[in-house]
Amino acid sequence: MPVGAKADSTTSSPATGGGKEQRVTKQRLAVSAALDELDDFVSTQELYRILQNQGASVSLATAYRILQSLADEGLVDVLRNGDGEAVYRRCAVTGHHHHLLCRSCGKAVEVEAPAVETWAARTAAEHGYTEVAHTVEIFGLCPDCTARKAAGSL
Amino acid sequence: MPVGAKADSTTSSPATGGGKEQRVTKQRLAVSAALDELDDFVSTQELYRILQNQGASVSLATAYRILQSLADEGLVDVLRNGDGEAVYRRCAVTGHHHHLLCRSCGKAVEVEAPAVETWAARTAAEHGYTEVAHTVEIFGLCPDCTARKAAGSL
DNA sequence: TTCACTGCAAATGCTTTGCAGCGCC
DNA sequence: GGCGCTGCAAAGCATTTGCAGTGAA
Repeated sequence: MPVGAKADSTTSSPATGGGKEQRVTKQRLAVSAALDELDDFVSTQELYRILQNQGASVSLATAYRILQSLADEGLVDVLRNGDGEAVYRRCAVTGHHHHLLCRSCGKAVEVEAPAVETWAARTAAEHGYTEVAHTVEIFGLCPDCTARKAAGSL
Repeated sequence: MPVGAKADSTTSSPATGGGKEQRVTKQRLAVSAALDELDDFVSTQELYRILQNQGASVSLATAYRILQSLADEGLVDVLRNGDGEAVYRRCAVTGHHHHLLCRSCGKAVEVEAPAVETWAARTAAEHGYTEVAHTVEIFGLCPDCTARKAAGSL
């Protein structure tokens, strides 16, 4: 998971309009639309595959550029998954949720965690941190895989 | 593709014979010693440079292998910095805890989250998941960087 | 002696970038 | 018509892996 230059990332400035102007292209619309239909986090690679399946003509490089661009504008949230890949989610602070993932079959359950949200915000504030975001993932064996394992077939 | 295909640290108890055994090599000792002297998180690349400056003969590939090995054994903490690089730190083993990371300077604060632990365990149980583990990271701007940003120097 | 560990270098896979042409404003 | 955006392909980089020699037990 390269993301080489550390020097960067000072570019996060305009949360509200102004500044540079973004042209509305079909690629940009396709990416934006795809993000709208997804509630989950997606890596750039995953989003690229989704776009291809939809028949949208967006190259991988462009997908990277558009997602970075959206992130810089604050239109999407960027986080890192467990493998260090950058993952994106449409910025919608309401309806925020986390995931309970099966370590074996990958099945995911969406869970809400109001208590965790509150805790994260309060903890960050106590330490004087601002512009806070957080990641929470729970890994385990789902009921099926637990049974499979107990039966010895895993 | 499997989602959380992380090696399930089976905590190889060296007590009574059994599984694989780790040989004590000078490279392993050098890495371990270097980690002891550091309080901060270091990436593999950084640790490799440190070892080179100390004159220790540890190749980059070996540094990667040793750190992964230590992480699998639970002897070091692993997490991801803002750039997605894996960073390691000697595990103070005083118990399970999480981190509040500065997105700009990387400063880390250790935080405990009993409420989150409880929530994670209960949520997993409600859905029938077993062998549960979880990750929680909070990202934000630390007080210093918040001030720096406000002053315009960030 | 044995076999895990090491080092080297090639390989891998995600992400970025240079350049020329296209399309939105 | 200008200039940013896109695509393609090549470059870049952290990380991983194959293989044979080395050293710990």
